[in-house]
Amino acid sequence: MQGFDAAKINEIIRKASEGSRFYQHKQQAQQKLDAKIKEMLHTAQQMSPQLLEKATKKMEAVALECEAGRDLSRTIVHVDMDMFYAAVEMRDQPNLKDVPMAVGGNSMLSTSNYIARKFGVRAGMPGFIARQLCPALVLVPPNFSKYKAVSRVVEQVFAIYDPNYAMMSLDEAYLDITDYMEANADAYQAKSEVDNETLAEAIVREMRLKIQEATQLTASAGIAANTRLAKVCSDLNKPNGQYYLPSDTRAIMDFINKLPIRKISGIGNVTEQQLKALGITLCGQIRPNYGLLRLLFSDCSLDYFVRISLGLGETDLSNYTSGEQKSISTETTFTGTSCKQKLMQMVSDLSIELHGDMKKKGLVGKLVTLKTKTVNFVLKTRSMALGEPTSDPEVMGKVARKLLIAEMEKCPVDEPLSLRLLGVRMSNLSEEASSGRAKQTTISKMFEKQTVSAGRESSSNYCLVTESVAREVQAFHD
DNA sequence: GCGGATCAC
DNA sequence: CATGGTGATCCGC
Repeated sequence: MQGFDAAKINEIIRKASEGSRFYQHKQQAQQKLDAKIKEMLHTAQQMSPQLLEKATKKMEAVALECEAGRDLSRTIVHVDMDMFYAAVEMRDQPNLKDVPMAVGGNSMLSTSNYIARKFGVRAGMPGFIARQLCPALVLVPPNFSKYKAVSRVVEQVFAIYDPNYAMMSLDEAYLDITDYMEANADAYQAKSEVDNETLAEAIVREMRLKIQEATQLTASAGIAANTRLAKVCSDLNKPNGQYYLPSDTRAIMDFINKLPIRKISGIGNVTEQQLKALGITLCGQIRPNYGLLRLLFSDCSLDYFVRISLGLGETDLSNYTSGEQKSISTETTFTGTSCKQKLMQMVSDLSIELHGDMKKKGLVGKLVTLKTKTVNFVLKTRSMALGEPTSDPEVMGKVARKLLIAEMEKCPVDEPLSLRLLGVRMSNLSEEASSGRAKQTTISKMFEKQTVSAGRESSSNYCLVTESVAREVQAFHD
């Protein structure tokens, strides 16, 4: 089996990227971050021991309070389908099973199979670089309606174990199986004793098997006292595995203390670098640095860091499912252009598309935001509030165009605004006014589910079908 | 409140 | 030749 070591992979990626505007922008961003970190370290150096001690005490007080609220009573499961999109395609096209393949396009991969990963082909990587890493790579365009349909099947399995499961995306969910465990303990008694497993482990193993029977796809799972820990655990025995972290404080602290901070959801590349500069790479190194952190980060971050350092996390899944949508947007990337006519036309088209999405969800909004990305990858947003909420494509388009013109006029004539991305977003959302319209929205929603689960191919097709049929149904009601 | 930054998927 | 789209949240000003 052919494959590359990390050094070789990085070399190929560097050669393919080097010199591109994307790479240049990325390096600029990194320099900015380096400067910010340097400044942070400078601040840290000037802290007096007294100040540090005081800050440490305050943080310890917060930690004490958090510790008092520790809830070990729930059993939370994080389930994650293995290389989901790629797995679906491999299932449906057996010739893809033993070749390196990825789902995505020339500009971006959503996921790759394990053969492709040996060559360094990863999610988030552009297709043209992936091909350089692995010339034999088979690229499969994504088929989201199919993935949605598969996801619905998986959801039905989730519902058995927790009717209030929280889907986080098409291939990921949290479940609280505490009630199921209590209600079904007896049924699993023999099974879990034979395999020397806890009740939770036996239940989750069975759930993963049910998913596999229903979809021919494998899933991995993490079992722990809260969502933060469960999420980390689901990654540990991937693919087709599970990891159980017992719900006692000692076990949790042993686990968290040696865990790299980057494994925590919410700690990304930037935060990792910042913390690394402070000598923090493991979660266990957060608490000894409480004072330092308190003097460098905001209150909000501090609370977050304290909870991570104690292995605390969310235990109430309704916090994931109850929220209302806060913004809705459409954006598109294209080959860079400074042609004003083209750019203006695209903004109008985006507004129409956005209107369609808002209509489907019965949403209206008050704040229009235009998003731009220059050919040098510099992002900007400009927004303007409306007098009253709307989803009217003309109104949204007019305001968005106005914002675009203002940006174009800021540029000197000899250096016109040259863009590679445009986006329109609506926020300050509310529900579309009721009366006859709301009814139609509801009916559209009902029909959407049926259409999608029937596996309709093109989303634009489905859109047309949905709306025309919804109108008929509405006419019938009238 | 706005715009930039960060993050997840 | 060439690096996505959607939504959320936090921070500084």
